[in-house]
Amino acid sequence: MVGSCSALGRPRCFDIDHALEQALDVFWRKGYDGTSLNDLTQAMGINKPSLYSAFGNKEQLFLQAIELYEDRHGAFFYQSLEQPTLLASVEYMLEHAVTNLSDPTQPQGCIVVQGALLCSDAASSVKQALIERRKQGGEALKERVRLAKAQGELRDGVSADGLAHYLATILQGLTVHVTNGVSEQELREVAALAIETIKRNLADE
Amino acid sequence: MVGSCSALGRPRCFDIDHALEQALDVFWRKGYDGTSLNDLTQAMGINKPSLYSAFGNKEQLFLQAIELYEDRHGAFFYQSLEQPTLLASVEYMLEHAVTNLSDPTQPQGCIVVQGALLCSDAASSVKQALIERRKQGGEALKERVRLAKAQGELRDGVSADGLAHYLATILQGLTVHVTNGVSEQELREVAALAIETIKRNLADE
DNA sequence: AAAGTTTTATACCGATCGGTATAATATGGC
DNA sequence: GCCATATTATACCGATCGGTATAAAACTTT
Repeated sequence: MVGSCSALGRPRCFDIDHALEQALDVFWRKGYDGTSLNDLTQAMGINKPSLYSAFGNKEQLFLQAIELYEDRHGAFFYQSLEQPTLLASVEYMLEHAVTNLSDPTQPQGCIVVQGALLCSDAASSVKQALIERRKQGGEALKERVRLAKAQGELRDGVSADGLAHYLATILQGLTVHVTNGVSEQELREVAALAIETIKRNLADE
Repeated sequence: MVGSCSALGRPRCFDIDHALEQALDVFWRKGYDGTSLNDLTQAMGINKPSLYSAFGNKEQLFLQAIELYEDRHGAFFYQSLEQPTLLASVEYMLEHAVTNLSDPTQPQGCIVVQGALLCSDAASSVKQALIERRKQGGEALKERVRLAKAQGELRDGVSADGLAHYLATILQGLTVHVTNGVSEQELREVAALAIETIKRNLADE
């Protein structure tokens, strides 16, 4: 049984959570197609049968790594949506996005965006899974802006969905732009211009 | 001799430009790591020795495909920089970017952004080459905005480099966002908001 | 201590990877 | 026709791909 935790039998010699962290790190740096099983087993400090017994296969391991990523590095996004106003949400979102993207201890960019943007036929289901995650985030963002619209935060005639698409584009753009060697301060200038744009479309400005 | 076009010897049976177009199409859809030599030879309608004799190897073929891409599909970017005003440049740039990205006859997105965003160690030099292309485009954009600044088009206190980074982020964001199944009209709304942002930072508004 | 269970390490699987040696084939020059 | 040259098609190279069979090792239960 995969993932079993019975007390019987020889005990597992490695920490499954730590191994998953290492797998995430490799996938995050090399992408799905660019990561080999040797890359994974070496980074995780285990051998292939242990990997398959604990995580299923390469694709399932990747999807579990993505879950870990969203819990640990993507949580700020959904937290931002819970801020009381749209402006507070956007400021929170962009502040944390820029800080995360500029963290020198992490691989550059967002793995949900970059992990399988283009890929082999064999990886197309993984690519589709990441697209679904991005669409899900985009929908949550739309809901947040629609709420602001319903609460009268937006100027008349402003499209809530348009603003949501704009913000998604900025976020995804930042994730690519940081890979060009752009500094945290330069990312912050971009974020400030995006916040300006939001402010310009608020009702009370 | 690679790429020779002597009249001697057996004549080449395929059109080298057409073969390169097919190679670009495959790399554009699958990325560098995701594309195999079998994918390439099949799409190009030639066999491996012909590919190696005409194009060098996989990496050199990719770089030649990128050149073709920039000439054919990226030309609008450098053309936009030659428009008389910054506003005209940005309008031209975003109009053509959205139109290109929404073309259903082309693979989605920009291969310079997506072709090797994350990759295996073996592909790292290709990844670096694409980063250099993006930085080069970013520098040209900076120069354009600095020119506008020098010509008094921008409001006092506005950072030309900040605006350039902002525009680069929008362009790169659009390229990712279209892969989420977003419509041309939705992309146009994003472009309109970005143009608003530029207008807001012009001197005469 | 013996039996039952699970993980370990090793060695291996067929398939595919990027790349090439070999030899047949098709041309121009003589 | 014959030679030199260049491209063709085929078959092959060692290495690596994702994945697994096998059996030794380490534990709990009885």
